[in-house]
Amino acid sequence: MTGSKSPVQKGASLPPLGVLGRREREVLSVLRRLDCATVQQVAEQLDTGLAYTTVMTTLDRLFRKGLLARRKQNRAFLYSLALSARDLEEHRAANLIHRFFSESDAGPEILVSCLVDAVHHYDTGLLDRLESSIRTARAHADPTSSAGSDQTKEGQR
Amino acid sequence: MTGSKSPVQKGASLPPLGVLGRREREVLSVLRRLDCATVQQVAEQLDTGLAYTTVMTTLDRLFRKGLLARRKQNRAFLYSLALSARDLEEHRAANLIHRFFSESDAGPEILVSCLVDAVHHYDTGLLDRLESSIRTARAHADPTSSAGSDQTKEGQR
DNA sequence: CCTCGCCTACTACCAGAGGTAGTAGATCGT
DNA sequence: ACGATCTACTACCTCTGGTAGTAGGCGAGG
Repeated sequence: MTGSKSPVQKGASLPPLGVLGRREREVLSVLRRLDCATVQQVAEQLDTGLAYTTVMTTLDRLFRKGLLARRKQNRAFLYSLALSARDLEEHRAANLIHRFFSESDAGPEILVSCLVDAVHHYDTGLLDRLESSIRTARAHADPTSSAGSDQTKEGQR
Repeated sequence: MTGSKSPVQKGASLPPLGVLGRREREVLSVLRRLDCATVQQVAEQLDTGLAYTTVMTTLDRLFRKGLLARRKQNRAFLYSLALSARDLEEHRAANLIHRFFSESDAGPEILVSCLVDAVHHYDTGLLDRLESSIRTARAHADPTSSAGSDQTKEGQR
């Protein structure tokens, strides 16, 4: 009985996680910088004048959602990220993509196209990164057909 | 004063539209098939036993969000999509991408990579479409440099 | 003309999520 | 034992979406 409430089982697929709230994201961000922190420390890092209990509640909620891990250190809990930044983003992305594709009547071509447009509008330069990511992903998935890539720019990351 | 409440101005950038609810999506879907329909018709199309007023409320909310247009036909309103399916998906995508990139500390490379992974996991075949969409987008944006793609076009940010 | 039925507008109630915070009780150091 | 500190529980508010009742407008038929 190490844990107290019902944190998501490690390894299990986290709950849907629609979208995190502003505070939750801030807290996550602090934890990302501090790596490990008590409620105290988190509270002072985000120097909003939030009540100690408010920060605690937020941390607790994130913990219950499986996004944070905690261990006791004397009286206090030491919170830390349950997922690496990378994993977290992967999870967010998976969620978003799933929603995007499943909550629609439109066909995949349309959706993919809209997605690319959106990325393009958001930041033109991202298209290149997007493209190399695709090559990388393809390479990982099927190393044999070493990408029809006209270039050997297997870089990044 | 043709409209009654405060429908979003046509052409204006629609409200954030976090995510639509299940019913809202269903209604949208019906409208997409019917092109144009009264509350009645929508209600019978989604043959859930929903109360007339429930359907009406949902249509009204979508109207206020700027996703539907309406015009009077005798007593009843005729609802229709304010956006083409394409535009709607574009809007959803823009929203999604914006959230994804702005609500995070991670760098663009990571995020893009996660996005691609997510798409890949969702449906492996989508990667190809994604790639061609990128080429298309690039071609649109910069017709001169036809899909050569290698060039050092390290953009902003 | 007046009533009936259909349609809209308004209002309400519920649940879930997130932001915020107070209170009670456990616990540790002195 | 006392006081400081920390957690757990609870509560309240707001917003959004699902669901629906009620009042009032208005056209059609008796």
